[in-house]
Amino acid sequence: MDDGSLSRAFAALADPTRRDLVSRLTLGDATVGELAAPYDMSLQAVSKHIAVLESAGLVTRRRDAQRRPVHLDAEVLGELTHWIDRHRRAAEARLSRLDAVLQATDAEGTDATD
Amino acid sequence: MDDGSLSRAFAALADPTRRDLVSRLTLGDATVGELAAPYDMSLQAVSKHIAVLESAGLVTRRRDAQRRPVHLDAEVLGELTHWIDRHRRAAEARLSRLDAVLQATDAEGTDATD
DNA sequence: GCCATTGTCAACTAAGCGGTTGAATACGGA
DNA sequence: TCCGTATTCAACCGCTTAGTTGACAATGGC
Repeated sequence: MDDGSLSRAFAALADPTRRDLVSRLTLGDATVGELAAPYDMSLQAVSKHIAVLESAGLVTRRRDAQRRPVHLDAEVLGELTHWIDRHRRAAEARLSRLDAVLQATDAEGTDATD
Repeated sequence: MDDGSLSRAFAALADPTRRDLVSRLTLGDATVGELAAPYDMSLQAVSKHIAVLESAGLVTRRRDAQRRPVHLDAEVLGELTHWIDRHRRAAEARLSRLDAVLQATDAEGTDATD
């Protein structure tokens, strides 16, 4: 996964409407019309949102007559989790090492007060 | 965690420079100057990037004389992982239920063809 | 073949973002 | 107290983005 793809995926999820689309797509595939219905927004706008999700690799579309059912593809979500979790763990690991050092320093201080 | 905060966090990580800042901050706190050094970009631009990370709750700053050391705060990263993983698992769970249904249908078909 | 349905394309607008430069601010050191 | 260092504030520029409306394309039912 290259840098640009990571950027597109994060950017795609930065929009509340697109996050809601993703949420609803976990319940099953849906057409553009179905997806657009709940929002106070033109069909074209929702179509664009779906295009953004698609170019981020988060959804795919097949063709079914006039309909273009949208399908959530979970793989990129996994890659995002991986990136974030790697950094979270690194940060927390460093923090606990720092705690250990501070405790050691305290112990020394108790032994030989400078 | 409200919707806007989630949006800000995702948007913050959508920029490669800011992701790199986060990466480097897992190694330890750093000043704005130190953080800015590697990039072919003005100090002010980096200062703005840090402000974005801060308003997303990803970093905090303390004051140390003229310096403003930046500290990575892992908590929001955890909240992001939580959101993403919840949806990824939902999508995959639905997929495996679907597989089960399809296999059941296949079995029926093998038993009594149409 | 025609038409209704479904969705995309194109052009436009308003707002936001990432970057710049120049000036101002907040400190500690001599 | 003045100076240098570290950082932010302010104004600006070009590009992207989220939304709009109107026209066009694809497809199946009658």
